[in-house]
Amino acid sequence: MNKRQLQKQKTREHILKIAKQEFVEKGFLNTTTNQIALQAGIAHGTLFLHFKNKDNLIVEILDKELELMSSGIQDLVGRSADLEQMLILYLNLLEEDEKLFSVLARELPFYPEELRRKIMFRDSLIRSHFHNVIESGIGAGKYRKLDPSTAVTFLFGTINYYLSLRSIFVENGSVIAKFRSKIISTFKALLICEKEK
Amino acid sequence: MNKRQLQKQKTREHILKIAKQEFVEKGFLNTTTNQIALQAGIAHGTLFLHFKNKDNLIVEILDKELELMSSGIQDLVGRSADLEQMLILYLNLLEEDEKLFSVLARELPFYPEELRRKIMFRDSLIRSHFHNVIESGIGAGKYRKLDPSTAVTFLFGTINYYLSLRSIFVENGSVIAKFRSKIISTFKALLICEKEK
Amino acid sequence: MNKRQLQKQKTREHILKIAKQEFVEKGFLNTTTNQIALQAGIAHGTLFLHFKNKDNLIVEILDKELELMSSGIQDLVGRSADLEQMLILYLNLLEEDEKLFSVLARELPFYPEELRRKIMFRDSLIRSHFHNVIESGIGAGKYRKLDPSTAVTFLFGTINYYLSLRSIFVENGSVIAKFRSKIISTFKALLICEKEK
Amino acid sequence: MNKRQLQKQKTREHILKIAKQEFVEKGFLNTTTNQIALQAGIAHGTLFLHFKNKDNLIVEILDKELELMSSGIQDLVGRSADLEQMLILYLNLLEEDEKLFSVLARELPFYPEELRRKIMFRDSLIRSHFHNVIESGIGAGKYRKLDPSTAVTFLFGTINYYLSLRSIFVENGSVIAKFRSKIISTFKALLICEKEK
DNA sequence: TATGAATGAGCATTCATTCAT
DNA sequence: GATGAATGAATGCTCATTCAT
Repeated sequence: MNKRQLQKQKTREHILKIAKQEFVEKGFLNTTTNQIALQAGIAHGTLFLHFKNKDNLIVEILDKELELMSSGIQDLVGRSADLEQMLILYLNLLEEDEKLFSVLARELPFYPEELRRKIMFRDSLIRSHFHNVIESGIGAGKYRKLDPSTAVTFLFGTINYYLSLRSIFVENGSVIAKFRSKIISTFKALLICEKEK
Repeated sequence: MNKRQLQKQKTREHILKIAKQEFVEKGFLNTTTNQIALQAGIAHGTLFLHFKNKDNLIVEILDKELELMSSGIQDLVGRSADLEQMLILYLNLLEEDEKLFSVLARELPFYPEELRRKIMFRDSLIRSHFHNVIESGIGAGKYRKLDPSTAVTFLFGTINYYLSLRSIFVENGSVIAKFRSKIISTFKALLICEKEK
Repeated sequence: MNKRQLQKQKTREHILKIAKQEFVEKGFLNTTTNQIALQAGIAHGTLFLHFKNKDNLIVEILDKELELMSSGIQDLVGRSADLEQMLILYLNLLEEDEKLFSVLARELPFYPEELRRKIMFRDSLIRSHFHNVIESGIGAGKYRKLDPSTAVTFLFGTINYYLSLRSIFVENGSVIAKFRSKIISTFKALLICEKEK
Repeated sequence: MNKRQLQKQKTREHILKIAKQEFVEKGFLNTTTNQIALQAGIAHGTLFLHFKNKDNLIVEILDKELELMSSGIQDLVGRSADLEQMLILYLNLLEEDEKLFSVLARELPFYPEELRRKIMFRDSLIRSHFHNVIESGIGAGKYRKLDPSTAVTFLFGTINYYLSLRSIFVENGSVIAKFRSKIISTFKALLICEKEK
């Protein structure tokens, strides 16, 4: 790679970085290409030199971001086969980048087909961890006999709901933090029938 | 009602019908008032004679649906207060206008503040029916001792999730139909600890 | 005049009355024909049955109103040949209907040609009173030798200025009241050279 | 400055020139941004590339004029502080762009709050020059003891009156030119008690 | 390769006036 | 004579994308 190509690569990465920042703050749909270029300190037109259009930019950004995330998450959840531990770790991860995940939860249905599939694919990897642990837990008689897929959808659907309406549930701070214990206890209740005290 | 009023009423309902079609097809956010007027065969300005603004038009359309739902459930509550029947009825009502509710689930976070508030208020009326039945069921020892609010959020979050990602879960046809029985049985499992057979 | 004509006459007067109210409150330019019809309790179209268009309505209203005003003012100013007394009386009259005069001062340049001429004609009648008193005062050596027309324009221009920017000079209450004494004393200073104390 | 910047500068000034023409002709309120773009031979959107909004365009145009005026007067004040010369200069500057100032005098009360504030602020700078000279003149015993604020309002109110009703005072040509000497002599009479000859 | 000026279709809403009833 | 539903032109502003420099 010669000097020119190197420079181009660098600019490209810079755009990606800045665009992500803007994206996290305002959502991709509400961020204009102009804003991104401005923040990145490049010409508006330069952006379209590196990315064919706005959609392509978002695909690239999230693709990269999701790669990092999902591997991070898999690391964490892979470390423990205890469902509650996994859930706690997962919620912690969400809380760390809550703004990003909140944007994602809200905007996902509006992303271009290709991106949506990619995101959902990675999402499904994480889901499958939970799915497996639940399934084997049921097999071991540890959990009640219910459909593991639906159980997982209840969990992720609920979390997704809290995230996407984040601004309604909390003024500032974290929705995940606010509802963490209730999410965990309610999900445990779904899986396990403790004796009523 | 004289001929004049009749004609106005007719125009109004015609607009509502066309607008709903367009909204269902393209979403509220991507449907312009111009498109609606064009499709309805009226002047653009006429639309604003019948509805103060685009938001009000949306509210009216959704109000009808949500009101129908709320009253349907209330009726049921008055007669039996059986949670499963309520849930079945609710899912049936969602299925009847699934495309519309799917649009709503996706777009709600992007509606202007006031519109969102109005819709969420109507929504909360329906939610409260479930909340009340669950709460009194817990009090009566019929359901397990869990937080009724969180239980309701699990239910509505999950349904919302299925609706908003509808096009991913099904090619054609109804997500609600596809997952109805699993939603019901899993939610029942959350509330009731049946003896494992 | 038969019953029908009588009724028509009555409606017409009613419209004029209501329109004036609205006009005083918001200015004619910012009052819609719809608002007037609504307030008057008549159909929107009826308004155009009695008045060819909005301009004609305003002409008629102000014409009538100005007739009353200017005769009232002439009465008052006619009673006294003392300039200060006349000025005080004039300012009192303005203060009584300050909202109306404020609207008039602001909007006059935008009224249709015909109306503007009428208003200015009536205005000039009042002016001529002041003009005459000043002129004879100068002749009698009572006032300084200056151009009476310009002196009058200074007075009316200043008053007009206070009225037209009324909302900037006072939050509520009267501009005339607020600046009355300064207007009077400064205008007297223009006409008379008192010995400096 | 390179070719690019030069071209932009040129376009910007072209817009300003055309906009001023249109404004002077039809008033600010009755000139549409579309008209300006059309006349200037640019795309409608281009106008908003150079000026954030219509109000800013107006402000810029008036700023130029008012700034010119204010600095011209300030220059003079720095050299001689002679009130009559200041007034002559001020009237000359008004006369140079009389059509524009006439529009301004008429329309100011109808401008949106913020725009009005900005213009009045600039205006008050000019006014303050007169105020200061009068005040210190009074202190020096050169002028009579009267309220300087009201004196200034008499001057500006009167000039404003002539300008706003310009079309009534003159068919063609300049109101300022027509009444210049009378305005000056009458205002001098207000400030100074010359011995009657 | 990078620039950034220019584009122009697109949008919700207002309001005096008309005309069929 | 009265009604009031319908009209439709008009408006300020945004923003992804292009292309001459």
